[in-house]
Formats: sequence, structure tokens, C-alpha cells
Amino acid sequence: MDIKKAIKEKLHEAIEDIFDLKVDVSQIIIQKTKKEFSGDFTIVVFPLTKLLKKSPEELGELIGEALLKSVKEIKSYNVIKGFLNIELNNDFWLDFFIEQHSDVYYGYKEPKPGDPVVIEFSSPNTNKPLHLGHIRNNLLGDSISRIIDATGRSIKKVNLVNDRGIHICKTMLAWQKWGKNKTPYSTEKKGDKFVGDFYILFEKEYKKEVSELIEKGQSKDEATKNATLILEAKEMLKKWESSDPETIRTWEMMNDWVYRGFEKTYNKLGISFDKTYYESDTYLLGKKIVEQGLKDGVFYRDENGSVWVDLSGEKLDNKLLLRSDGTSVYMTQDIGTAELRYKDFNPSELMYVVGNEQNYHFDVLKIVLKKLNKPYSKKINHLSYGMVELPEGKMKSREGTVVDADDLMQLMVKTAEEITKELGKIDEITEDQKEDLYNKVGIGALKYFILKVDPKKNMLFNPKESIDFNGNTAPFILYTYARIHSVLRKAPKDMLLPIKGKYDNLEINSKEKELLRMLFDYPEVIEESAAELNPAHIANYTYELAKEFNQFYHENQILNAGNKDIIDFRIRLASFTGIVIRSAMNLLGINVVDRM
RNA sequence: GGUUCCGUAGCUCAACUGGAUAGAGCAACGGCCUUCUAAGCCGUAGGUUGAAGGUUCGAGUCCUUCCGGAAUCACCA
Repeated sequence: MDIKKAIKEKLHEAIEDIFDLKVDVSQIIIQKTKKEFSGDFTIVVFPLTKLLKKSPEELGELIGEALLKSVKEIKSYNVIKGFLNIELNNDFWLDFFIEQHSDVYYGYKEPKPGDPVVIEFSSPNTNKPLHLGHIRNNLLGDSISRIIDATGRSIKKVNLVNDRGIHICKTMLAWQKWGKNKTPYSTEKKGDKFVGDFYILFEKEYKKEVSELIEKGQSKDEATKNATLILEAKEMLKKWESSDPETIRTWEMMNDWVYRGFEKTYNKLGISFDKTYYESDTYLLGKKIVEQGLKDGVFYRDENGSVWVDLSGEKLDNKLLLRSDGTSVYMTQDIGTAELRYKDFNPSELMYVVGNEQNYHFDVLKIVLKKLNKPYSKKINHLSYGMVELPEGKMKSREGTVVDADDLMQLMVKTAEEITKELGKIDEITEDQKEDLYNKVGIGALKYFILKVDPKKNMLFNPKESIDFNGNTAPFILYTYARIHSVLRKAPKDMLLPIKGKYDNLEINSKEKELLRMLFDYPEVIEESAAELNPAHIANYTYELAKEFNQFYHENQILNAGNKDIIDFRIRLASFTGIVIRSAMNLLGINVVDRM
């Protein structure tokens, strides 16, 4: 089945025969032939010309002739400049088709035994609702998990909730001061939104107080430190760290509100985790490890009592690990959670889906763990992704320029509903099924919009322009899938059963072969996406596949094609395409629909 | 200022990791529904890949310099 490998081997032999010379096969590139040329695969012969001292054309001819004789699947070849285009015969494509066309796991590898990849994503703060930036994080984490899983490695999805710290105390304080007796239930507000509003309120009041102090003659630095609000928040953090019952009670209650809100958002997005960690449970472990490192002389203590790591040997600055008051910082916590995760899962890899603004943080984390001689220091892998920007620039929670996750999802579903109703094609299904359809189309459109972009690049979202439902979008792909199923519903039943025998004298036409060629590529696309941690390859591939099918569909009759073999073949080809579309969409976390 | 990343059609994104004439969608314009779903298909127009050098058979991709943008360099997370 691996025709590329076979061609490479034969090519190797041919060169040995003709030139009496061994050539490193790895430098031979076999790629897909571009559409404007005839052929299926192309061998670039330029790299060989120097070695073999022949012109590209001459060499192409020689190799082409040799391969034509030695590889039975090759039907013909042609040489254009230094490119040797190889066309495979009808039987090769038919055999491939017959073998694979009904396998719903086509492209997926058998699960391999081995230690899991632990992949952390989402990682919300409990003081504000999720926004579009979090959506990108969640979708990337979820999709990458699915893709890695498809390559046969086991995965564990973990969430790390940032549920402690000064920012949490700010919201608690604001609620105690100005929100007495109000709850998400009494106000019928989603819990995370309810709590987030108090964070914003705190920042507003704090800002006001600071500017009042500045008017009274304090410097800006003094004012930000001396404002009673921030002092009270710090006081509350101390109380929290000393487990003051009243503070803990409020903290637990407000966090619970937030979690109920998050759960709704996760459900709507279709995101789940194998395990959720809470920083309130893990930050002390990090502290312990740092203190041990201090004893072992890996870190040093500053005069004021703070603990640091010296990274000058790595051409970096010194990095703080414990504050002078003994409390822990972000890095301390990540040291603890890495240790905990290692003990929990014995992972082959510790992956972190975190924005590229934290590249430096993860560089340092790796080095610190290495200095501590942790066996997992080499297993840390930061999947760094770019920011979602608005036309005005970066989203800022405090400035209210964020695109709220729930609002955006709701808008997408509503748009899906409006378009569906306008087209009026789905009258015969129940209300529940319609709701389900709007959800799948709307949320699918959003997911695709995010995932089709290369993760490492920043991307732009313009709230004034709605996300498209035409062109390179999920609705386009889902529509293609629905069309396929519309045909399959009308197909003769025996043509949906397992295939018996082969076709007699079935010649595949050019559109059919284009489709087969694309379907043939699918396993490689999964491999590539997994290797590069890039779901965008899956997205763009699926779009090309759907486009190819639509062209095929437009130019060829399926159910009314004259010959029975052709009808059977085309129905199965449509079904095969449908299987791959559903499979690929699943890797993006997008659900398909049978009609729309 | 140091470090890292990014500049591709009016806009949003591709380009199989150095390969053929840089491709799609949106927006604009024109054509195709008495035939399996027109959320579709076909066509027109749109480019000195930020700029200049260099490396080689061959550069959007690699190297150097410059221009423009972003991130980061916290006793924030």
C-alpha cells in the first residue's frame, strides 16, 4: 500500500544498476504532482544531477524508463524540466479504493501501548469569564489531543485552574463590599459573569481611589501601593493563606459559582478533561521543591529573603522563585504541577497549550527543572500559539474590549438558525433536531474559523464582520457532507453493503481520480498535523476535499450514471468521502450533520 | 535597549518545510437551478511575497542589513 516507499526503493535500485552508485534515499523527494501537470506523483531529479553528471531531462528519462519497468503500478511517466511525473494505473487506484473505502477508522493508527501524553490546556482564572482568546486555547488543546490520539498515542487532557491569588481576593473583596446578599441565582446571571463583574468593579473603584490619592499629592507609585482597597485585598490574601474560615467560605462559594458558569461554556464548546488540577492544591508542593533546591545549592537566597535561580549560564537573567515574604509565584506553582503530573501519569510528554506571551516562562521552566535534575525536564513541550487580536489590537479584560465566549457562541448559533430558516430546506425534522443542527453548524463555524489558522500565528477577529458561512468554512464542509448523505439515503440498499468482488472494466475518470488521490493523502495529513501540532493542516485539507467532491458532484451523475458498476462505485466513493470528512471534522472537534 | 516571533491580492488566510506559472475564500463583476441539496458550480479582475543585497540548478521559505509591527525581559499571572 505504501507506494511512495516502493517507488523510492526501486529508484534506489535503478540508480545502482545504471550508474553503479549508491545514493542516499532520504534526499529524494517524492511529492504530489501539481494539478496543472499530468501524473500522480513527482520526483524532483535536480538533487541527483550533480552526483550523476547528467542533465535533468536526460536523468528524468532514464529513471522514468527504469521505474516504468520495475514498478508494476506505474502506467506512464513524463519529464518536464527536472520534474519526473509518474502516473499510476487504474488498478492501483481501484485496489486502494476497494481496500479502504468502508473503513470508518481510515487514517487512524492502532492504539500503541506506552505512556500517555499529558496535555494541559484551558487553564482559566476564576475571576473572569472565558473570552475569545480562551476559545482558541481550548480548541487547540482539544483538537491536538484528538489528533495525537489518532496517531495511536494515548493522551490525558488536564486543566489547571488558577483559583488563588491576589486577583481572586479582589473579586471577593468587591463582592463583600458592594454585592452583599446578591448571588448568581438571585440575579439570574451566569456564575462566572456574575463574579467577573465584581473584578471589573474592583478595578474601577481602585482606579478611582488611586486618582483621588494622586490629587491629594501622592505619587502614582505611592498611590497604587497605599490605596485602602489594595491593602485590604492583600490582607485578604494573607487570611486566605492562613486558612481563615470566613475567607475560605466566601472563596469556596464564589469559586463554585464560577465553576458552574464555566461548565456551561465547556459544554457548549464540547470540551472535557480527564483531570482538573487546582493551584490551591499544588502551589505548596512547588514551594517545597524550591526549598529543597535551595538546600542543594541549585538556587540562592537574596539578602531580603527572596529565592532566585541564576540563569546567566544560559544567557538569561535571574529569575525569582519565592518572594521575600515566602509566598510563591507563577514559576513556583508550575514546578509543583509538573512534579504532580509526572507522579500521576508517568507521561512520555508533558505538553502545555499556552500563549506565546509565555515563551520565556517555559524556557525558564525547562532550565530550572533540568537544574533540579528532574527526569521530566526533557519532556516539557510548550505548544505556543499566537494571540487573537481585534482591529484595535490586543483584547484587554480590564478595558472591556474582550469578545465574550458565550456571547460569540450564541451569536454563531443564532446566525446558523437564521440562514437555515431563510433557505428553508429542513422542514421535516423536529424542533429538537433543529436546535441540534443550529448548534452544530454555528459552533462548527466558530471552531473552524479558529482552527484553520496556523496556531503559531497571531490572528485577527473583527467583531463587526460576522464569521463567514460560505467558502473556506465549516458550514461549506458540513453542507458537502449533508449532500453526500442525501444521496446515500436514496441509494439502492445493496450498494451500501460490504463490497463483493471487483468491478469489471471500470475506468476511473479524472474527477474520480482527483478525489481518490486526495483521500489517499488523508493518513499523511494526520501524521503531519500531529508532528507539527497543527490542526490547520486538517482543516485546509478537509476544505480542499469538500471542494473536490463538489466539483465531482457537479460534473457527474451518481444515482443516474448509466452503468450499474459506475453507480455502485460512485455511491461508495461518495460514502468514502463522507467518512473522511466526518473523521477529519471529528479531529477538529466539529460535529457533522446529515442534512442542512 | 537585549532577546524572540511576524510582514504574502483591498480584507482573512494557504503554499506539502528549498521545487514547476505564489493559491483559496470574502468583498466586486458576469454566467449556471423542469435533473442526486444553489450554504453549490464555472468565469473575470486583483501580486515587484515590507526593501536591498547574498547563498545555488532553483528563494515567499535559508544568511546579512534596513523598514514596519507584536511579545517578552516584574517580589503580575
